[in-house]
Amino acid sequence: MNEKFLKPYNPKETESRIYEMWEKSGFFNPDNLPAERFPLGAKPFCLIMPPTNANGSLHAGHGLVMTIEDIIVRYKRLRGYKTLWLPGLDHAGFETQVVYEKQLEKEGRSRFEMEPNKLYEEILDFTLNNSKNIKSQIRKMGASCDWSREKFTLDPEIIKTVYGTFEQLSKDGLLYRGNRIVSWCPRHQTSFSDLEIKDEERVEPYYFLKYGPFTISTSRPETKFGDKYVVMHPNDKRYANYKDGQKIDLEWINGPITATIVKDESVDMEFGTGVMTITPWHDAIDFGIAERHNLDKEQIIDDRGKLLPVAGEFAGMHITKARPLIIQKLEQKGLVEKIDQNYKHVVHTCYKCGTLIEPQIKEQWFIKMKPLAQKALEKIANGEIVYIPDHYKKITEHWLENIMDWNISRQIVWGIPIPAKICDQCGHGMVDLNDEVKKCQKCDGPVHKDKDTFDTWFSSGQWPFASLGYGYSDDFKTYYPTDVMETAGEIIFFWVSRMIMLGLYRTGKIPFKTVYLHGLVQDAKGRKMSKSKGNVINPLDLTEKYGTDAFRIGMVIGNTPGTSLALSEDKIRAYKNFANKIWNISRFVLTNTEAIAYDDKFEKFTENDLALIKERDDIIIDVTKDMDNFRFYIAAEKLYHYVWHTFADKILEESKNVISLGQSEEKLSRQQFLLGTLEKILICLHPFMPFVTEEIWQLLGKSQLLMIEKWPTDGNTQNE
RNA sequence: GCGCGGUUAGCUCAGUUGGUAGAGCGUCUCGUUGACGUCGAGAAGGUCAUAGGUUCGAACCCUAUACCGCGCACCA
Repeated sequence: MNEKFLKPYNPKETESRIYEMWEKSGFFNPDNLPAERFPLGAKPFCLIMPPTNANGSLHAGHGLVMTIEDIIVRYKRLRGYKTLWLPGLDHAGFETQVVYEKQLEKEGRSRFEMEPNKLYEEILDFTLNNSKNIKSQIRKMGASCDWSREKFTLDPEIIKTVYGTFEQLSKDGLLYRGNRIVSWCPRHQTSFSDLEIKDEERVEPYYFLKYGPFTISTSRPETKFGDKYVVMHPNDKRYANYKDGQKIDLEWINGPITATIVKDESVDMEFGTGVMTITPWHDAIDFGIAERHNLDKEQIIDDRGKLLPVAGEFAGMHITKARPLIIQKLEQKGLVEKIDQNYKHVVHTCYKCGTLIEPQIKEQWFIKMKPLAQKALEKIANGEIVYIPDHYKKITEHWLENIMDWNISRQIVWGIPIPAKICDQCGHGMVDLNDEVKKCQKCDGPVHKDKDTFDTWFSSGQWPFASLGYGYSDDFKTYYPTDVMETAGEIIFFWVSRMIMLGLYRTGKIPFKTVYLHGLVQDAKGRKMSKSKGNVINPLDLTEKYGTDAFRIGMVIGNTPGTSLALSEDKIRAYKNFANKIWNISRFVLTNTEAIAYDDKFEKFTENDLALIKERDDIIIDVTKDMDNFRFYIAAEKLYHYVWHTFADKILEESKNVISLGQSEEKLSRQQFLLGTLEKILICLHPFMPFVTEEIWQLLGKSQLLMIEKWPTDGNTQNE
């Protein structure tokens, strides 16, 4: 027996050595899997790693991703699939730019004072530097992904694919450049899609203002300078005397104005006085009304949140400062009827910085989503995509049924540039992949390059087919549609649903057959981890202390898909003990079988041992079912239980007597059983605890890596 | 307002098609010098949120209710 077994299992000494051995073997790359084990025609299995944000280091959520995906992938490899796990890194557009901006701030710099190209270069440097770090951390988690196929979202061939989709959307009439109201963050100076907005409930004063003969109400008096349309429901009897289009002179904030009556059915007669004035430039509903009635739209607030000249004496003032002053003035003029101090309402904020979103009218690129959503809905309803857990299917369907057009323009430098020209004269936008458009196709005016970049989700939404080399690589033919997409339930709309739509649109096929969604990783008390709370758990601290295997199985056991997971150090510590238990079990089996050689064809088992074999194989069959159905939490627990409380506590204890006192036949039967069972245990546990199992496997003197062994139910089992 | 979850042992959570409630951690008792103290044997601890219903039988299916969480939403 190897003298290593005389000491407790030492993950630190083992893990990097084992990982290196795997990597050198080349078996992470399915093309290199040995033909005798993975014969020609072996079924492919593919899982694309969600491209990791390259803007920081691995957090607990990544730890869970790498664990679950590696479990899936190792299991499939053991089952004889030609298994590809394709790793990738994400430039993560806005997310990364925000991280980098914080760094700039610390250095007393600002992105707004920098040359765009210079900023881009700096962020690229930053990202590439970080990505080295990230990749080594992914390796530490034991991820058996094919590094030779690694992709980055800014790789030229990825960008080419993304551009191709952009062009095709334009040709198919699904892309338009619209002067539309968008959600604008005054701090980050970019627009967003509807998903980057966070609703927040606030209690604020609510003002009732006299507007000529009417009373209107608002929580945002600072937007009201330009309000010259007063809107009411056509059926509202209270205002039957007022006709559509009628003009009324009245005294307003900065003096007399002429207002126009507009009748529109979108007004809720029950709400307030049933009368409202509109600010089409800064409010989505108002924008809609103005569009329907062809009304003037005037900008009141600039991109930074400051009032424009229309605000008269308040021009140049930031809206937050201006609001109380405006109210003061209105009160002096006797235009304030009353103020409700406890008005509870919902405001839109930037999901990243919490700044109040200021709707603005902007020229942006939009994708018409309804047709894309319709196709996705059909496939989902057919059951062609399986959701785990199931209820995400309903959530997705609900979202797809109510989908809005997608604004894919971002006013940030860190991203894929939008390949388009914009007319200086008429604002017309033209897709231009090869820099061929020199003048406006509408008015012959001069053109300039669109300065915006794509929403990062527009490119990552194409990841499954883009990363597999759609249009130019055999990988696409072999592995697409991919088998499983494993990611966070949080990004079901952002990413998963868009991948389905864009995948279907571009390739005609769904991008994956199964979506497995995990929940949030929280701290031991079930609170969200955040730097400000100081409760962030670094997965690498835990793997360092307890070993990666302990971390992995501890992350999985008791964690059902879709529900959040409370990560506690105690739990991980407990599974460190388990790793050591396996180690000691192996030592026991080896010391008690030194005189014999394992015979996988052995048949002369005692009746007692046959019963043990039945028990063991039943559990393995059970575990196999659980693995096939993505119930890793339960498979791991069953194995844990069998290994510790059946195999170790009962069988090994009993074997002490059998081996020291038993007849030679009885003894041999037991020894063969122990060796056979140890092997099967190691194989079954390997997806969960790859390092310790591989290390023991090697110490058993096996010629082949455990990583590419055969799963016990696929043959090669004792007494089959 | 609409939608989706959750409510099971002190804590964190399992419970696959309905068949006398489970795990880990924690607590308590006892044991153990050769596989392992990173141990073993055992114990305490739950009217499975509430109320109805279906059923021979419900933590599980149905209907309400309460509370908690999350998502979506253009009430000025």
